[in-house]
Amino acid sequence: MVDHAPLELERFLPYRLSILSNRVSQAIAREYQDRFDLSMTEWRVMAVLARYDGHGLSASEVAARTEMDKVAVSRALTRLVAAKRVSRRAHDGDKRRSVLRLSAAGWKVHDAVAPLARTHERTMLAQLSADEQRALLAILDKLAPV
Amino acid sequence: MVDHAPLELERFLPYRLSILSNRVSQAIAREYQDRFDLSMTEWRVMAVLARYDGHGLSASEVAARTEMDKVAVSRALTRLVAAKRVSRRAHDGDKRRSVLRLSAAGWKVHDAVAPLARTHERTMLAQLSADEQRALLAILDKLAPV
DNA sequence: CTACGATAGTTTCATCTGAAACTTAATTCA
DNA sequence: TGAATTAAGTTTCAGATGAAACTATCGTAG
Repeated sequence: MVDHAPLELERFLPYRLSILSNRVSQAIAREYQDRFDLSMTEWRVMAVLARYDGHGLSASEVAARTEMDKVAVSRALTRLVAAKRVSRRAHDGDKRRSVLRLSAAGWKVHDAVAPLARTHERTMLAQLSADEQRALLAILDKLAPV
Repeated sequence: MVDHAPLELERFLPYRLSILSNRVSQAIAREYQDRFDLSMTEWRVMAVLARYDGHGLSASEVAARTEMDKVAVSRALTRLVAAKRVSRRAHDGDKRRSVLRLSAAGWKVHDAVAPLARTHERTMLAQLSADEQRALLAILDKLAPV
């Protein structure tokens, strides 16, 4: 009889990673999606704009820093600008570029969502020992450097 | 001035997990998508059918074990059955249930893809120290038990 | 200067996805 | 029994996604 050596999906690392990642992301997303009418891509764009506040990032800089493609960013920005959560003006020297900034309303949403996200992260980390927490950070640095 | 405490996306655990998970899954998927005309959901269905070979799983059992929803499984099965990689017959006692099994062609694909997947897993683990490897497994058991 | 290639961003299109509605079959309980 | 629920699976519909084509602007080599 042939030995087919089937893959044990439930012990297969890439599979387990994707389960974990989906569960964690969705747990957080559920908290703000309905409450703030904010998709995950929109939230990521806002988080990056918040982090680089004052720099007036362009759409492609946002795409680079979120690791999302430019189409996704463009669409997220369309909604965010329509909702007046982000202001968009043209770059002085380069009319192709946009200059993006969180508006006051955008900051308000950010300041409400950021603590939610942080709480989730803490809850997650609290399930691990101190050693495991350290290891997790080291592992992420090695496998998916920023 | 207000302290907005922006989220540092690049150090935010759920975000980094999703980056890692996407990179890993896509790296593997690229290898078999074109080569075998096989989507990731289809591959996962095949992997589960392989693992529980002889049990004659139903579609909802597949859905439960892959953590995919029944719609996704239904569609993957439609394609897999059309490609004669999976056989589907009705359950004896319960005509609602299907009884699913990999065909010979299905096994052939499985036996070609499984080693690819395993190689990727090993390559990934090889970047980590023995301690980190142990920690990663422990972390996954705690955060996303199967 | 101008013609060409590169870059920023949007639109289109074809596919993927998941919630809800639907179909058929089995089970429960009055 | 047989009416009402529940379960398995498919279809529908509406939104998300990403590759490729497109528009507009910029930089640069001739």
